[in-house]
Amino acid sequence: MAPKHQAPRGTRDLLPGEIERWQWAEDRARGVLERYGYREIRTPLFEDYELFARTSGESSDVVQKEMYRFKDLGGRDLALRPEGTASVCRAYLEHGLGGRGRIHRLWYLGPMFRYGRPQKGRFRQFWQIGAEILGTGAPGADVEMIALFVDLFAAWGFGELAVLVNSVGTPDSRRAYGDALREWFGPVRPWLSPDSQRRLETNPLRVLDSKDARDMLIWSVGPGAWLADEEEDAFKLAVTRTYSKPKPHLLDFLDSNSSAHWDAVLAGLSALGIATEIDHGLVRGLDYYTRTAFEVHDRSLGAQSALGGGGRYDGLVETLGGPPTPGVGFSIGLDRVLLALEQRGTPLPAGPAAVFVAAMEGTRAEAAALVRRLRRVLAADWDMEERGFGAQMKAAGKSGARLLLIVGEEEWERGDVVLKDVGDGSQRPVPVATLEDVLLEALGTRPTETRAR
RNA sequence: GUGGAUGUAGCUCAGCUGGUAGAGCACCGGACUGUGGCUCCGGCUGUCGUGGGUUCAAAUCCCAUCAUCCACCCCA
Repeated sequence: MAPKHQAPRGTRDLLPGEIERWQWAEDRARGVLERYGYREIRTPLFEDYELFARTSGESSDVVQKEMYRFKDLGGRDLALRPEGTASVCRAYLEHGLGGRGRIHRLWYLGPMFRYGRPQKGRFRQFWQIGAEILGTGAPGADVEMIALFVDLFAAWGFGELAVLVNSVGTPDSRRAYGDALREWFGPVRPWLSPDSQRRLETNPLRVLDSKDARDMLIWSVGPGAWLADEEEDAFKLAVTRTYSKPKPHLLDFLDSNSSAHWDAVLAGLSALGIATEIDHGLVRGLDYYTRTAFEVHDRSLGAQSALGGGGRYDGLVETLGGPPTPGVGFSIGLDRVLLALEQRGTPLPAGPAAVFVAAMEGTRAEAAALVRRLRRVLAADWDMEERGFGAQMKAAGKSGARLLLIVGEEEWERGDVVLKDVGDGSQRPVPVATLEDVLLEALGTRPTETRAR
């Protein structure tokens, strides 16, 4: 058990038996996206390093420590893509899509790469499916995006997921909010966890979703509901002083346009009956987000519970040197979706051979030709090793085929073949001339879809 | 990048305080060269993750390294 090579850390092979789940999930998603009128776009797996550094933000974790950055033999500074939106916007500009109709609805599916320590639901190569609307800043675009987002999960069989939503406003309002948070946390600052004290400087909004017990106590519970009696008086006093000022919410710092946009998005969502939950602490990890932000989580995934998320990114295309072009989008981690489905015990179909053809000594050549003929219309299998009849029957049983064709010498002479139903063991002669019709009939309307596992 | 746990057959795992590997499942073959899934019989697979050290002797103890898992950071 020490092979010379194994898949690089954080990557994995998807083998037959598991891949069927992926194909199923991809097919379901494709169906929803097409009905929504989105069109697929495929972009390179690597791009100029600068593209990601610019758009995600130099200070973001993705850029600072998670990029697969490399120089090619021509000295180009490249990186494996850590996310999809930047590439889509680059392609949009490069091919002048803006000049071919104002609004573009696009979707993509493919592997992304981030260098991080692997854990449950986190890989260095992971798959995302995502969608973008470029060219309109209308609240209706945000609403459609979230509806599409929710409907994808519905198509995968997630029933009761609540979407977390927030507005992160503009970079200006976020800055103002950060200052307000620093001020508000001032009195309790020494009691915050070391991480949060650091975050208060670098990214104050992150303090709000700290998992430290005391941080959570300070932010979410407030005075009057102490964890335990042993809290020191100085701490209690500090918390009380902190709460003498109202707890700041990002939504209160929005400019009037962003605020109106937010109200319109909420109204649109409720008109569609989409269950949402406002999460004042919801901040996205990439710098390019503006206004609407949303996420979906699943507890069964452990610490890495985010299944997908997205938001509006009105300044991104301009950052890339293009004309002002608003956009909204999301991406969903397929690895996590599949993991969550598995943990919910969702059964999925597998598709082995529908018909197995067994030959006798004198009919091997005829049987081989028959299999090839049948394979034009349905899934057929045979024993390519020319083993004995008993072995062929065994192989047929294992193949999962629902029907068995026995090409016996005597029947073949008469132009027949024996059709056996694996389920009930019944068998009857069938004319070779009309075999396909009989088989399709016996298999039902969907010939290639067979037993579920 | 930080912390903890774990690496024995294809899979799940046993192997007590050191004496040089085992079970179940899976797989292959036979009983059953014109009828499979059941049953019975037989068989295969291991540099005990890798490298080094201690010892007469290491799967077992020590160190390093790689990998996996879980958590932190962060995110999908």
